Amino acid sequence: MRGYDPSQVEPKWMARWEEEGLYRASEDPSDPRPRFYALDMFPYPSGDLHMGHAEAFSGGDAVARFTSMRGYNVLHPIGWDAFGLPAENAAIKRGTHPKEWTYANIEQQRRSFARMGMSFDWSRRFNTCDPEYYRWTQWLFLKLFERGLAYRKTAPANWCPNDQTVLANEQVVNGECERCGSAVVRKDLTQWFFKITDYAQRLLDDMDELVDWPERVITMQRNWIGRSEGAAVEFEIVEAGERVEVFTTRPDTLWGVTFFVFAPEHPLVPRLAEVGGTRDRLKVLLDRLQATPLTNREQAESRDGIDLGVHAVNPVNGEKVPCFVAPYVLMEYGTGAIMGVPAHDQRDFEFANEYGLEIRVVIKPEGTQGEEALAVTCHEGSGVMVNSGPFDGKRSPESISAVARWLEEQGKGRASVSYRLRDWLISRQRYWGAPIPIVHCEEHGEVAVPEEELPVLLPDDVDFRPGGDSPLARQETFVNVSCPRCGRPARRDTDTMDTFVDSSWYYFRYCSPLDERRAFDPEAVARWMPISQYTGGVEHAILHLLYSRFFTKVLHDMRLVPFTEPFPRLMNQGQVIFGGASMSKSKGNIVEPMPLVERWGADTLRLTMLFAGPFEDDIDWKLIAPDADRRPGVSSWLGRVHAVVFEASESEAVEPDALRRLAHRTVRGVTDDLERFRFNTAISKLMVLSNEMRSALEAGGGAREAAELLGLMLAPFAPFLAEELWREALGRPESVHAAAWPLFDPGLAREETVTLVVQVDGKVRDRIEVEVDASEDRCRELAMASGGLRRALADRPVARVIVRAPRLVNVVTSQG
RNA sequence: GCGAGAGUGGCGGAACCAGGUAGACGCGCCGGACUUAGGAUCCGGUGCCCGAAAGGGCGUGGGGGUUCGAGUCCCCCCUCUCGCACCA
Repeated sequence: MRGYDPSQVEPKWMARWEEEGLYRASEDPSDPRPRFYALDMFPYPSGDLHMGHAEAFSGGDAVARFTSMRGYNVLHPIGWDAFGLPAENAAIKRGTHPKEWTYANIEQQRRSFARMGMSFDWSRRFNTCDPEYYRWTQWLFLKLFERGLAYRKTAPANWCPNDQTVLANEQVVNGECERCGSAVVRKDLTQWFFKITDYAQRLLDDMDELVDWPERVITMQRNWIGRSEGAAVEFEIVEAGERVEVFTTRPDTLWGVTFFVFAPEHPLVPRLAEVGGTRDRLKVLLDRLQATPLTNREQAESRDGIDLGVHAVNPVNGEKVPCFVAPYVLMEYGTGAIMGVPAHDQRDFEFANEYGLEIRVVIKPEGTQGEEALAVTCHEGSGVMVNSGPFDGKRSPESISAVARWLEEQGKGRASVSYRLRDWLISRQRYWGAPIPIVHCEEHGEVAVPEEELPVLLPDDVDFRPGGDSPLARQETFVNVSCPRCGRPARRDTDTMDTFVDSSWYYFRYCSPLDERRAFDPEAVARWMPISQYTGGVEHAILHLLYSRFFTKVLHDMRLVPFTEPFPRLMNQGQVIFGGASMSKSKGNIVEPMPLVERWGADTLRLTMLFAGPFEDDIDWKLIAPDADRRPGVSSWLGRVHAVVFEASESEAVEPDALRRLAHRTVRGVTDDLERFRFNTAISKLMVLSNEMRSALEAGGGAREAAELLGLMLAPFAPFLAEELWREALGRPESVHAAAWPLFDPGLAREETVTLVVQVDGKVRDRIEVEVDASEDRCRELAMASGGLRRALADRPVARVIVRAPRLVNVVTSQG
């Protein structure tokens, strides 16, 4: 590498920027600049920064720098999402403490970010595992508890009998524990939940406010919430005298009910088996399910079940149908019980075939007699209602709402809505997390820890290895407390919170990170939020983004924040993969970003990421960087930019008009590209400009104006070189990152001539340079006289001439 | 199965929004220059086919359509990626 040496230049500016406090957001009320909150999803400190961070933060930083240069007061904070299982697992493996491992990684990542030249406001930085932070996570828990949005219930969970711990669904791979490989079983545990289902409808409705989210993320959230409209219908269980409600999206098929099914966990099931004399059969089924992990069971497509020996009465026709228990009915959705309509539901159809149940057609497909096709399949589509009492002859599915209204009039049911979304299970029987601030008193039950006693500190000296219950339960001094209400001996809750709780509100904290009296200052939040631009990976499309939206709505209801959506604008960067697959240790295909920074410089790494393709597309490192030893193309370009700008700054020669015009057009184009995060095309435009500057200098001209514009426009992408050029080559005293983004001169940016394309029957036959304001007549004249056209036309007669001045003339010879 | 998105040179990609020069910019490759050497730097070439050249033909996954004109719009099909996956 000759000439420009990033290993000398980059550390120099890194130190200067820190001295000058260049990237502090201003809280000065007299600061007239509009505010802009640029947020990147904060990192998890599982080691040094990886390629995904390099990609995401290169884009986020470009946005922050561009916006700042355009005159905004930019808040661009950083922190760490630092609680969680990986820290514990790593600590167990290495024999260190999770805290030690976590803080060491944070420090490593902090240094790497600084080395990459990220324009963070470091003064606002915090970690979610700091007591000063999780104190307020606990406070938020208490607020939800007060509002009835945090509650405990017993629910089945995935349990690894070897590791003696609960596993998240993601940690169960093919029914086995991802760590030890033993078969996972179900275990009923009492867990804390957040009642996100209360907000299901608002989470859907407020999607209108997500003005700039990727469509696929919206769709994923909508599907995840899974709103279904239909009807709730009551069936009576004859032998037990119980009434049971079902939810159905197809009340129009009610007359086709031939059986009734309960989920195995349905609370009524044990009693019904008692009444029906089928306890033993039920026990066999439940025992088998107990040995099956939840995730596996959900994937199983068996139509297993048992006959309960009791009957349900169909309210629309008074018929008695047999009741079953079958695992294909889920307790978590609807009411945990369904009506079986085998003629018009695939699963019910399969179940009926398994148990020889009647299949009764009530929707006749158009143009058929109905019955014959049903030997092999069911009919879920449209048709005419038959055997359906008052609705015979009506069309389905158009009559669904009419049936729902009729049910309501008859007192047999009502229109109803059901959601797929379930409440958020937030308790973890693990050590490295924020303790749940609750005390269990024999007399008073669940008692909130008084706010002034927060934080409930996570004790350091705990045997944190997993083993049955929560590790905190083994720490007597932690567990044994007195009840805040009555003072008698009580036990602290020993679960910790899911890390997604920590990350659901961190962006509020950045607005007033040092506040010791509150989670955040509502006035500061009102000033800075909602977030102007949020950047992060699509892997958070559901969990983090949905939870954060939920938290924001709760805070809104508490009148602490004036808005209901935290991130109206969201940008998803693509993943960095290798050879078509994600980078992972087990595949041994991890490429680390920091060694590349050491070798070629931070600017080169950033440009490599941003120039590789559209920001939202995946980058396959194997394809864009085939030879690790070779100098990357963008690095060579930076070297040429360095040389050409220094030469231009020293040249007294007159700058050619053509170059000046190109420079102004480039300002227009790059500005436009940056507004839409089209970093790759913006960079290509800068390359064209630098190439033309070189040509101008070779031809004996100057390039001073172009050099200044190039230096400014380079700042968001290659902040180090841009600074070197601005201060050292162009002799500016202030940082380029405090300079104003250039404006283009519209007169100069306008093209003077364009290429007029001459076509015959749509095929290009000639090209002519014409003035940009050439008239239709002039274009036609020039085109008709052109050599290429006459050659191609020969003697053929002209049928028509299409003129689109000043770009195109198409001569048509054949009759269309 | 349902939902979403994407198929353009040897490769990453551009031509967006608004139908009008397909392949910008870069990588790689080929040739040359400077060099003891280069993984350094600089210059030229590079979609495919025919042709010495001029020039011509073909070309955006496949097929059809609309149009003077289609990578772009419409219909059908194929392939790939991602998400959800017994949601009643």
